[in-house]
Amino acid sequence: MSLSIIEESASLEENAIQKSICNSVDKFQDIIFNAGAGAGKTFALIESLKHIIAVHGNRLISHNQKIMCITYTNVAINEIKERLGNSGLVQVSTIHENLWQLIKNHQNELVIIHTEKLNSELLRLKGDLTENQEEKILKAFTAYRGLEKTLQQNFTTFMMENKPLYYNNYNKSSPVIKAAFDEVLQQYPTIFKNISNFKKTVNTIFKIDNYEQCLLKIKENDTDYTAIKYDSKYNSDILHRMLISHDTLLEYSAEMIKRYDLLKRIIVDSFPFILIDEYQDTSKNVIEIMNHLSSYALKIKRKFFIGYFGDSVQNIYDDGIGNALNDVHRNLLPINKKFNRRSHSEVIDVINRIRNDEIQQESIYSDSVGGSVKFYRGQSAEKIDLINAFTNKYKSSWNASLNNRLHCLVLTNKLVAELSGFPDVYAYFSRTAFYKRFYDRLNSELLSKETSKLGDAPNLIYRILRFKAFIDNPDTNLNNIISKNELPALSFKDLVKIVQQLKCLTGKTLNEFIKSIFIEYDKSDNGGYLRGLICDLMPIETYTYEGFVKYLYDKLFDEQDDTLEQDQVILENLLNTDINQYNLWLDFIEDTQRTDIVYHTYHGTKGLEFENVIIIMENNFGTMNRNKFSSFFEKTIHRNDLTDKDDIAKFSNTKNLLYVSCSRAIRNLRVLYLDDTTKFIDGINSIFTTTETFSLE
DNA sequence: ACCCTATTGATTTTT
DNA sequence: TCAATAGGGT
Repeated sequence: MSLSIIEESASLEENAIQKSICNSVDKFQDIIFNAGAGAGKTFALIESLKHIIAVHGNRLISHNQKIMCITYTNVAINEIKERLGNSGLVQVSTIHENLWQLIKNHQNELVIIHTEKLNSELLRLKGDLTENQEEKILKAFTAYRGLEKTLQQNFTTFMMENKPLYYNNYNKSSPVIKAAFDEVLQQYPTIFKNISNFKKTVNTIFKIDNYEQCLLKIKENDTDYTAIKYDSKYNSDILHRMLISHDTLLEYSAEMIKRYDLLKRIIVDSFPFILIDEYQDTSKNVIEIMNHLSSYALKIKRKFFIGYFGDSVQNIYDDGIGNALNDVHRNLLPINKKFNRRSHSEVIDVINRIRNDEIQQESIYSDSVGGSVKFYRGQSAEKIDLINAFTNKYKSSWNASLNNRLHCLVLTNKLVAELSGFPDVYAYFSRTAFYKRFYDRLNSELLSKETSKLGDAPNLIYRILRFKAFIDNPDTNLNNIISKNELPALSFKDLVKIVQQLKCLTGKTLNEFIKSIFIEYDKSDNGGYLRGLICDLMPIETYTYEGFVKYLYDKLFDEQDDTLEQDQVILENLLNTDINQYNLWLDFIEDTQRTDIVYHTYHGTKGLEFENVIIIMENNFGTMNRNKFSSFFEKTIHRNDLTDKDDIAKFSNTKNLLYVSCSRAIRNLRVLYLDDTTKFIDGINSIFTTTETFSLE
């Protein structure tokens, strides 16, 4: 058994690192704790929290103060709370939740900042629309700018008066929109030449009006416009309805804290210790907030500690501060941890070469040898076949089983869906009008592992499948289906009838299953138990098959009076997809796959670890990020010579993603590269030492 | 043969 | 939302 022996010297050294963190805490010296993948970073954070509680706890209690622990995700909150145990002294929350709690009670000041934001946005929008700037981005407004001042005014007035007409036709094809505005078409031929430019122009005109109206309402002290609202469920601001989202919340908070000393004082006095988990993912605004607090505490001579815990190389999202932290928050004492508690030394060697910086890890275990890393090159027109052949090869040679799974990392969710066995579910959802229009919501609303984030249509199907899984499972207790209150009230005869009815709910496709539900629904008497079950299951208007289809249609397609034929076809395909695909989809979102091979996106594995990892790699990351990996390997040998800012940013972004994915492996790591590697084989070898070929034969 | 517009299909993730 | 491509017009 490897990874089991820790020499005393290593143990002492690890303790010494923890001690230096605790010493800094006691001296109120702000720190940045850098630890690579698998170093036990969260462990260090928890130990530090425990230290603060033990040493400073009594003083905190007597001053009615708390420790603030900020994380990036709600999942991380739960993990920390669980590992720390109950402590009233530590407030664990996400930065957004935390800042909102702090600023939401100061609405007068918030509205002032909001007003300023609206004014500056107005200035920008008006500039875009009217000033003759020759920037390429503003090309959409050239037609409008070309109009006479009075014509501009007339056009604006006309559009304002015809808002319903505009929005009713918004998603229709270009000829339909042109026909709808036939009346004005002659007057403004230039503006109708290009429909997407027309839409951009009109949207901007409406936005300007919305903002102006909003400013007016604020000035008039309209009761609906006296407070800012923050909604974490939505991804974008609706400024004119006083509604802000994530980024703007951080922006406003930073401004509030910068501006109002009293707010700084409240925070510094209530939270003398602030610990930030995964600092590389927090945005610049947050670091600026911390920096303001820190200088203010110094100014008013308060004891105040900020500790950043993270790893700049694991920053894989663009808005994270990454290694720019030291530029914003200066005079942080760096504390590095070089031990790795996760992987075998063969894996550690590779991830060290990927990051190639001052954090060169070594295993804390003296028996760390025993893993293996190999890089394969393989090309085939049949990508999926090649990937399956490769994973199957290792499935047998590593004796993969439910207890010893093989985890396969690919770049896109589409490929995850295809390899996981539900390609059609993904494909048909992506073709619906709704998810074409809100393309960025497809992955989160269809593949989210948090069911509260599922979209309306996926959620309805999810509930039905969950219900089906209960029925199909021979171990299911009736209690799981029938609520405990009602079970005793049912006679034995009733129960037998219900069980018989439930057994009739089957189908080879989703469609057949749904139909069987409504057949039994109709058979069931009005007050019958099954009816109640089905009504609880579906939030639809009429409990018929047609009612169900209508619900899906309304959620997945544009709500138009005329149903389009192609939409019908997509919906039919969606419903006629094999129920097994849906079962595999259910397993995926519930993370209960009953397969030896489990597929993930690279990004989705952050924070996880697996014994056996296979990474599928290619030149491109989709079509919009071409040559991501090929150019990384081309540049890696000369990485220190890079000068262009964009080149450096691109390089580190890929480096970080590669680091995060390779560092998931505990024992075995394989990479399969699906494109020609001749041009950058030296780069690959500089990290993986050698390569081998893999082909279908 | 070229230019412009309309339509189509697409990276990842969190708050 | 945005880039790539298909398609129409000159």
